[in-house]
Amino acid sequence: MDAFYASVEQLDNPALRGKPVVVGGSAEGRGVVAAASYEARKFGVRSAMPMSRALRQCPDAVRVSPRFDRYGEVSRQVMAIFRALTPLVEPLSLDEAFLDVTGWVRDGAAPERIARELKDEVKSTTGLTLSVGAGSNKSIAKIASDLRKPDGLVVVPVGTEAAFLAPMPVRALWGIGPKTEAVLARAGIRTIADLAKRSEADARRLLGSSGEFLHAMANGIDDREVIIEHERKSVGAERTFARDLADGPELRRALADIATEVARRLTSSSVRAHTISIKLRYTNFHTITRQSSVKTAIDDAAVIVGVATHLFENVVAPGDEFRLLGIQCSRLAEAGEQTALWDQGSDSVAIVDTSRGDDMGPGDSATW
DNA sequence: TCTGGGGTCCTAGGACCC
DNA sequence: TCTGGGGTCCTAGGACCC
Repeated sequence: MDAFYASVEQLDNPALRGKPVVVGGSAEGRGVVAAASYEARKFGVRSAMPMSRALRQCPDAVRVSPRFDRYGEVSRQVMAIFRALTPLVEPLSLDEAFLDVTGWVRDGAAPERIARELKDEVKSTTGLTLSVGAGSNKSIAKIASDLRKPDGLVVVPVGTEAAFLAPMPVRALWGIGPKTEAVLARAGIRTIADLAKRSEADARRLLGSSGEFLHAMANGIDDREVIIEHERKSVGAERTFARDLADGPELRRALADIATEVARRLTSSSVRAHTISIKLRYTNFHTITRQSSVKTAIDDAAVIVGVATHLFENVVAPGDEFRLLGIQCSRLAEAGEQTALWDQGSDSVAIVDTSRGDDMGPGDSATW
């Protein structure tokens, strides 16, 4: 979907149409841009840019706070249109999905026509535009879809994959970010062709375990399937404060609020977690995480608060101030699968903390 | 200029077991 | 005098994506 969040806001509020719209948190709240309409992008406004900077660059922009529930609604509409075409739909986010239309192509449908009909259907149903990339594998389709935004349609004919990729910067490959780009640049690798020409062994040496895969991708080879269902691995929530917070009632309240939110999300997904981790970002942006595993999977806010508080108190030092606090839950288990411990009459949760030796060594435990 | 929030995956080191 | 090897699980940090 093109500039998805911003486009939904313009759809729902005609007064915003034709205007630069920026969706994201407020500048005072240290927000960043989640999405910018194309009118705003003309001013250089981009996703992930601090809102303060976005509004400086584009003073006429209208800032809108995100409404994720609404984006989810529209997303479900769009995904339903996709699924009417093929059940083989892999959503990547609210506004992006892979569709395996091999069956249609095998039956003689031209990729252009499939894409055109899809775009027309989404446009007439939701009023929104999207960009389609079509190719013989996921990497090609993904890169092609980014090429002619907005309202784009790019088809990469079978057999032309490597030539299509060759002149692009390595950064265009999925999984190559700024750090990896720099590593490759130091080795003289700047374009995808540069990477494709090197040996697989070189790629592995420079890129570690993902080297083999990236090398293949650079050569246009990618045999990943379209996966309909992904099992969720973690559930979390975090909050950046409008101003840095030292330990105190406000911070403790935030901890409880975040735990409550995480518990709500766990419950609504019918999962419980064996591992609870907290994330702390200091004033200087240095970020640490501390985690602790519990024997019996939990989804109760009060218990999560207990674990998180314990972890927090183990690291906080006098004078520390934080700009962000987060809680993540992982090692998820389905809520239905309750094992032994509860059944055997235990009514408490044991916390085994191996993160520090100070006051609790392995084998020690605390209960709530 | 001052840096969100939701995630996934990988690496490295240490504990622990046989 | 010199201190295994393989495997698994856990924790912390970091790169990356949308």
